[in-house]
Amino acid sequence: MRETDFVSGFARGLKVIEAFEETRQRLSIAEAAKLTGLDRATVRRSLLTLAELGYADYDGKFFALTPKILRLGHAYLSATPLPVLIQPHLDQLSEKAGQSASASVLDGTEIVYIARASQRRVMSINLTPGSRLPAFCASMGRVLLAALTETEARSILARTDLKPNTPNTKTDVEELVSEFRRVREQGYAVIDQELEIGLCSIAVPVENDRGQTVAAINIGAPVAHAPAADMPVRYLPLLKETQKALRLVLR
Amino acid sequence: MRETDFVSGFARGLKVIEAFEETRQRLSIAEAAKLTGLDRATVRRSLLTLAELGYADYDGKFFALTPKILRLGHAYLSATPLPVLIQPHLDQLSEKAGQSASASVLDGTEIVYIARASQRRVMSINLTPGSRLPAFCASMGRVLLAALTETEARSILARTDLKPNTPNTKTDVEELVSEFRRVREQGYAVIDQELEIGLCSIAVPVENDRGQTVAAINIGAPVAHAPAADMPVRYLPLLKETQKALRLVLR
DNA sequence: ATCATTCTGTGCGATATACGAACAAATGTC
DNA sequence: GACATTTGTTCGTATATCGCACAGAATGAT
Repeated sequence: MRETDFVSGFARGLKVIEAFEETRQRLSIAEAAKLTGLDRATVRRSLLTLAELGYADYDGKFFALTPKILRLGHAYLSATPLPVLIQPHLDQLSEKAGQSASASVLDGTEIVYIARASQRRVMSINLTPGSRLPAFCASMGRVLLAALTETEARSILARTDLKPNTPNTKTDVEELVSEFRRVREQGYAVIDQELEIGLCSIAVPVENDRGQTVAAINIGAPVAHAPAADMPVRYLPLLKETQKALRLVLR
Repeated sequence: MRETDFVSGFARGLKVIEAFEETRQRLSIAEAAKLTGLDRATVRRSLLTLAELGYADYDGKFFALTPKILRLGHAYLSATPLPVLIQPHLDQLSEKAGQSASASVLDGTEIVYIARASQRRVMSINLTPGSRLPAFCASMGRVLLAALTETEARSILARTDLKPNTPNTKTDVEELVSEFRRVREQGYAVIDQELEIGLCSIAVPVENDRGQTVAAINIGAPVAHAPAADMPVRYLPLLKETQKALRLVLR
């Protein structure tokens, strides 16, 4: 790509939108400039553009995103075959298992939820399509990382902030890499309260008809209801069934 | 705002992202140019910028959005108090009612889902935060339109494509306006299969502590399970309870 | 109240981008 | 296979944007 094929004003604007993720509230021009590292004048122009287009509200002092901004993410969810195809299978899976089922893909060091069927809320955090979790300590993340070559997986781990979420969180790179190997061999990953105390989950890869891993699906359950050791026997058959059905549908 | 406070390259880029919503698939440069009405050269630069930043994939022929684009919508969902505050109440509501509960706000002629707690999927369409429905024929839409002045509501109806989704869909402007009046008086709206055959829903406004309507919440159920006439007596108390709890939390 | 600090808005020169047209490559049609 | 059409890419130039520097307003501390 040539230098002139890049619209930096667009790239800067997207950076400004993402800056809102950092905060729980509204942003002033100066705050947005600090978060993005862009010039205040530039950020101001981007924010005023967002406001003009209805993607942001401006009260003369602070900017806040409006729900119109959801159109952007929704452009992906409705246009991409993956979320659309997976959702109904996830619904069935969740119904049969009596627990929440989710699907995600890898984006950098994180997994991104692309679909979810929740039976009841078991986690303290609210997961919706677009939500992100660190890949290294999530069951779907383990499955997705295990699908990469060891070199690629190590490269992602190197870029990851391996901070423990609970006392159970595995943070040792070698331990994680050998865990990936085990996951690859057995075809599933189980997480025992590494993300949140009281929560276990089990994930399998979603493969297309050529055997490429394109996503991961999981079932999460409270440890009181299904301890980690019980998860494979309870939920693996259902997950495998869904995995098989998806392989026939994808591509 | 001055002319120069508008970054047109940014605005054009956002338009290009939204163009993906129209399609179920990938977009070529020429297709995106047609959908957006922009020059091919301009669209090409925007798309290459998206690809360069990882928001899109490019195989040399077609562009497709990547899950990274979900960061943009998620910036709203995680930064805005409304979705974050409503979600737990919605979970409880859905649990108690044994049916799906959702929250939405108005964006132009459409309602936008900002949170959802689904018990089981009853609609053929897949609703997630960011999903849109025409306001005039959705229960939450009726409630949100009823909260406006009649002039504003009429202005939105005038901009709406009032095409019927089912034989039940009300499309007459006068009938709708008087329906808004009834909704305003009784404090809730019921929809009897106007959006999809077999589906009924009931909605109430979510008000902040100053009595301003800031969103709407609803419960949807299959008509076989709860006919429209039964919805108020079954679900209105639960909705009112949630409405009351939210009024204390908002602002 | 005063001063220091931070913030927003603006003007300007340097630089980057958009547009339309022209060209090249691919695709479709007969 | 030749022709017509559509699509992707490049180019020159008019125009718009960027980052900086500065002024005035707002905020906070003493």
